[in-house]
Amino acid sequence: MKNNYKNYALSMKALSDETRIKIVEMLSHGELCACKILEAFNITQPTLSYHMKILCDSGLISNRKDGSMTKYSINIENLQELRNFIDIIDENMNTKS
Amino acid sequence: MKNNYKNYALSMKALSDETRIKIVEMLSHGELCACKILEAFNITQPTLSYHMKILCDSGLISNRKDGSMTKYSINIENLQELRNFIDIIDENMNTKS
DNA sequence: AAAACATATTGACAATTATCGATATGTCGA
DNA sequence: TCGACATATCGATAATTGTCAATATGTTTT
Repeated sequence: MKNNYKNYALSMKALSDETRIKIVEMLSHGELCACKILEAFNITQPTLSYHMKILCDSGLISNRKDGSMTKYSINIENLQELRNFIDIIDENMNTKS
Repeated sequence: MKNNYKNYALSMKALSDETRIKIVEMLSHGELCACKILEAFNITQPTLSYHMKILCDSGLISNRKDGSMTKYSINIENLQELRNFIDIIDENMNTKS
């Protein structure tokens, strides 16, 4: 089992902001471009761009260029990684030592 | 399904620090007092106290006084809450809309 | 009651974060 | 090619975070 605490912390940090949590929820229903995401929030375009960068850097989401638009989607494998952490904690708690 | 994004963000923030992630892993093997946790890190006692407060405030861990010691343990229900978030994202992704 | 121990709180500070306006870059349609 | 659109980057700034030394609080031992 990988003891990649630093990676876990990075993913958690990416999700430690309410705006970013909501973005991930939005993307769970399917790929979206930045402009569509922007409509849902009361933030400026540069601020959204900043948040998208953090989410991408964490690996939780991916992006692809489609013409002049950037489309974002969830990276399911990295989300599973996060679940693994919780699973490990859970298993440890249920293990009589 | 509760749309408690603020709560999710709070829990994620509590786990967004490598030290705190490690502390949770330590506690998954059973209750520990602050002094035992402190031994595992290269930080001062006030810094650990600060981290423990953040973890407690998030609800992810609980504490109880035992004489002059404070003993910490994981609050499994709140950890499950976090898993719920991932589960919801997962379900959304697998739902043809 | 005094000393030793365990933990929490306070005040200070450097580093990081979230935000914005301004501007740059790249794409598309007329 | 020019203007409109979509997004990214830059520079500035206020707020938050992680850390420490010093100190306070509460408990146990002698």
